[in-house]
Amino acid sequence: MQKNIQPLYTLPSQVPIAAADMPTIITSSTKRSKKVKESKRRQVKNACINCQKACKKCDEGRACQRCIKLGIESTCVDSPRKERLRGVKRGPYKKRQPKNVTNAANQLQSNDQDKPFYFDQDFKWLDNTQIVNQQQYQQPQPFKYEQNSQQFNQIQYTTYQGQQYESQPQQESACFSTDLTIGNDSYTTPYYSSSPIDQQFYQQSSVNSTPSPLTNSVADHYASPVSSSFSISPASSNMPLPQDVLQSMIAINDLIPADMDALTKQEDLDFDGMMMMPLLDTPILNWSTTPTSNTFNFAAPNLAQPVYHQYQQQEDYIPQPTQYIPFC
DNA sequence: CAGTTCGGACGCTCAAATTG
DNA sequence: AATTTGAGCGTCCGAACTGA
Repeated sequence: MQKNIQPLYTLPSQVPIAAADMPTIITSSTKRSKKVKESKRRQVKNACINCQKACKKCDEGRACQRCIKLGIESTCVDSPRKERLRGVKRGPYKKRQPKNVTNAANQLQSNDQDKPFYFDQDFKWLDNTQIVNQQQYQQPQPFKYEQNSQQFNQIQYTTYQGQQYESQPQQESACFSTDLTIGNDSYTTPYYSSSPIDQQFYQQSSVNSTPSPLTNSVADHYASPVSSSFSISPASSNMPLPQDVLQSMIAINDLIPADMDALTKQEDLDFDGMMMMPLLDTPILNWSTTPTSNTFNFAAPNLAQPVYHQYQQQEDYIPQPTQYIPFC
């Protein structure tokens, strides 16, 4: 039996999306070149709200000279600053050059940096993970990561609660599908992948997991009005887990019943403050497995209440604002 | 012509990654 | 532990626009 799982979808426009946070592949050629400059621009550590809004030069004074000049001293106060996110995984840094490296070698490395990098080139299985899995399960078939950009370049639509949603192919992103076989069923799961840039986005709240597929912690979870998902990362990630094991994992992650009323009052939801969790008895639609994570996707109406407190017992879990992204 | 808007170049910070 | 890297997030330059 062949099941083709549709990709998940973007949020409607009225749902706040941190668009600026959307991942993009950055190669060395697209990075801003660091020029040696004669005169460094000096900037204040914190512009006042007026100068910030106007994108104009501010100074340390409160009121600053610009506000004084404009007669708006009374509103000249420091602009608020975001706190930097912690726990954000980053891609591998370039290796430092030994001092005696040749120009030719420099040139070669420079060329390599312009290529996007993919899992199969940049990630290795963890040895301890393989051992645990070999002890407990049959050795899995190797995954086939098939590049399939064509599929994702087509905009797809679905309708949910009378509203049309549009899929959002990720620009420049490499796309793969994972073929999984569980029992007599085989699954083709469309799956966005994934430069290390994408990974840091998807795994920004990763935790230190233990080398057992049954005791992995929830690394992160994402939700939209049409889907919810969460990831288990990364120790159990080198094989697809049987459905009953997945369900067990869900059960032991102390899920709470979804607040179905909330679903009907979406305009009242505080998305930024929400975590959304799957129902315990909701079947898994699909899952995808990569060298760094397992992701489980659930049917849409699994909106729930904030569950940060559910995870306080896990010391390493750092709650992060939920990101709303197309997730496969 | 002074003030406003805003795209994007540039700068700073600091956690992650790397080194020794 | 110390050092390096580089991405997130901030400032503000300068060109275009607006309106008196």
